[in-house]
Amino acid sequence: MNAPSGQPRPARGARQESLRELNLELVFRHVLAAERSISRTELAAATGLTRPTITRIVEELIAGRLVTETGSARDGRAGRPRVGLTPSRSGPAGLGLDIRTDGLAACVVDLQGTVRHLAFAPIDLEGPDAPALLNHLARMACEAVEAVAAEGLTVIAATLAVPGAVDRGVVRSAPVLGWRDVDAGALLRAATSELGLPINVDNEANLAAHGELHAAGQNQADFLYVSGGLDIGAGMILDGRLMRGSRGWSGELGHFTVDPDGKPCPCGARGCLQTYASLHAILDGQTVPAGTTPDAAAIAWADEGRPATLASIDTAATALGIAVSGALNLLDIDTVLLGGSFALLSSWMTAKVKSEVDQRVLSSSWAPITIRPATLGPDAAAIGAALTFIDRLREHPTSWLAHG
Amino acid sequence: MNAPSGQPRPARGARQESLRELNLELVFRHVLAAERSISRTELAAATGLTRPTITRIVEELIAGRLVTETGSARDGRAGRPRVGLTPSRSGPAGLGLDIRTDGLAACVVDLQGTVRHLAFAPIDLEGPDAPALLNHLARMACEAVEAVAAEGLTVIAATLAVPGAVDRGVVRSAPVLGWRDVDAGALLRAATSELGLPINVDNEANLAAHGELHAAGQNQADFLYVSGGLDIGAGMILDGRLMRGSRGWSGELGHFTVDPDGKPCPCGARGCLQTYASLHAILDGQTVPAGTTPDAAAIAWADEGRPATLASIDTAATALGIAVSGALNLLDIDTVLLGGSFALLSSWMTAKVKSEVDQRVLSSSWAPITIRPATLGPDAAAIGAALTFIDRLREHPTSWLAHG
DNA sequence: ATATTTATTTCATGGCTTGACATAACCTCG
DNA sequence: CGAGGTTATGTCAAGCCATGAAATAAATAT
Repeated sequence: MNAPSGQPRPARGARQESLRELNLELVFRHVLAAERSISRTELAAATGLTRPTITRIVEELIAGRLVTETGSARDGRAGRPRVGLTPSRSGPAGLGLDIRTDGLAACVVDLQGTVRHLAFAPIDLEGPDAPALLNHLARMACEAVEAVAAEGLTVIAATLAVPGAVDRGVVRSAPVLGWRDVDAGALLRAATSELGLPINVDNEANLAAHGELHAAGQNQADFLYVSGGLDIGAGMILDGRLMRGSRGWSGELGHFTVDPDGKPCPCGARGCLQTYASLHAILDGQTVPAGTTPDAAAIAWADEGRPATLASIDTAATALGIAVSGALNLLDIDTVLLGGSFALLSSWMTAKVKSEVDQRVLSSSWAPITIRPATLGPDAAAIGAALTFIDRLREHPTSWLAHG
Repeated sequence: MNAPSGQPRPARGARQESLRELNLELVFRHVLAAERSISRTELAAATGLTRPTITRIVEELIAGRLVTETGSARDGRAGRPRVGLTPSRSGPAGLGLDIRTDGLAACVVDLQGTVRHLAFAPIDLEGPDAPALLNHLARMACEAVEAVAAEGLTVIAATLAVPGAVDRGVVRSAPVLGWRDVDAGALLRAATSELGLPINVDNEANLAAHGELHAAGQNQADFLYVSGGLDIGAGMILDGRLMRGSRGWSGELGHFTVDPDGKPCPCGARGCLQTYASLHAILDGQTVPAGTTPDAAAIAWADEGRPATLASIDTAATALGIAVSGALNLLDIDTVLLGGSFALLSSWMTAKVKSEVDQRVLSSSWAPITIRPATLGPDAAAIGAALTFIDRLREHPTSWLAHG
């Protein structure tokens, strides 16, 4: 029932209308943060505003399709029943796009955070070049927008998840895709020009962490999300907010030094986490059966107890524990979510990771650390990408109200 | 000339008077952030507020001794000259206290960030216990408050810097002092009860980083400060703000794993940075001449080219480079400040640290990284501690105005 | 059916910013 | 040296927005 804090205060002066905007944002944030539907009176108590003000603001929010009345809920107590308010299920929505190792994904979520559309297209990354890939994604985006329009949803923003370092829409480096300085934002914007959507591009691990943040609710405001796969990335949630870094290149956990004199890494350094815990390292050169994904193969071999696989998973877990310990020591975080391949292999990895962390993180001796698999599965990044529209709306609901 | 952004928006509803507070804070922040003195009209342009509003707010700020007129500055142009406004040199001030390896320090800074008082008392840490040490500091605090009162300064808050992990005033663990769960905040508050000051306690590296942030000005909003000494700590400045971590235990760089199978560390793990780059490790068991500090000895030996010392400094620099690389990969930071002993030894360390970082940080191949010694010297933490009062005032100037 | 309780809306009041206007202080040019 | 131009700051009526009191609505309890 705590008020969601956050957001930088506007640097411009506050006028009379700013007051109105400020309070509208405040009320909207409370509606979004509420676990269940919330009444006008409860809003008044939570925000400290008076009932008349709340009434006026709620009227505006309903007119703008941001909030819906759920009808009077008779809770058995005496007196006029409260009229419940919830984020609208038929107002603005967000589109998330993801380029995965095994295919392309598109998904749409509404203001309640519910996934209303989810499409997946298997694809071989070796084949198409960047423009072809993004054109395919653009078609999926159009289909998604049409599909949810039938349910009364208006997609207002799209975010693309990419496995690599992204700088203001430009993919600086994505080894898995073989991309280098690809302006994915501009390409995708051109391919979806008919939709006229604002398009953001961000790192896959960052967006997956963002997705997990929404899934975990208010209670989990600080955690490290680690995404396993061909590449290893991390997303940091601190005080309920995603840490992107000043240029958006944060979370390169894959190139943490695990052993200064270890195996050489394509990046030029030695002993990077990547060389011990990427999916390549875990499969250790063994050929994956045709028609099987690398993930599935690793699980199958681990399940049947193949010694080489179990050994390489153990090495990976140890290396991951060392790298994660560094991050926890630095950031004062007490929860780690294992995502991507690490989530699938978590039953073989978690214990080892935890033992390394317990040994190497200074605060672990007086404050316990939790290591657990992520909850959203392979669609985490696409969902997290779609959800970014909520944050944008949370900070500037008036921009939507003006347009809509 | 950019508006300083930041601060969380209050979670309570905005009333009419909130508008007044909001704008007062905004104007005050602009005066603080201005490089030189700024006029009312410039403030109006910068904030977007109208001149009348600025006039009213400035009147209030001057009455509250937060801002002073510097007299009309004739700049040669036609028209009535601007009346310059600067943060007051005789209003509220902040007190910083520091427990160092070589003694105790107390300092007072004013709203302009100028150090107005600085006292140091050499002391042997082996001798006194925690209460005795804090009583000594309390006496220094009283002297400092009296000394600056003569100059018209009113100390409104004190912050204590401690070499260890601090949790809401309680020192959880400070190996250098031999402290464990010492409620330094309460003890110091009791010892300085006559002053009636709010007292904060924070980590030494965090506060030193904070001091360097003020010294560097607006241009350097993201950096990692690494403090060398008997212990190694780090402070992170991201987007112009100190990252304290949710519980205040961030920055434990000293227990970054440099070599998983390396030397055992008192913390229980193996191969911590501490075991390679602490002052103990650099001196490598050689006895320091009586009457000389360990720092001075290390410098002297390095200066005379003693091979053992140069070798251990080289090892320390390599280890430091590895640990710092991890932090930079994780946080997307491009500047590292070497502080404490590392600053004194920087001419022997910087090159080696930089070569490790250039090799191990992924983004270094397309965005250069700067490694340089810190500017404030041994008083960095005390100054940074004293400066925290400005941040508090920046966020809630009205609390002071109400009291004063 | 009436009283009680709780939720929401209506209306006059007051605080704050605004925009227009007035005043002050300096430079420049005849 | 004084009039005119230019720039900076102060003053005043008007409009917008939240407030508090009173009114209305819609349930439950007696």
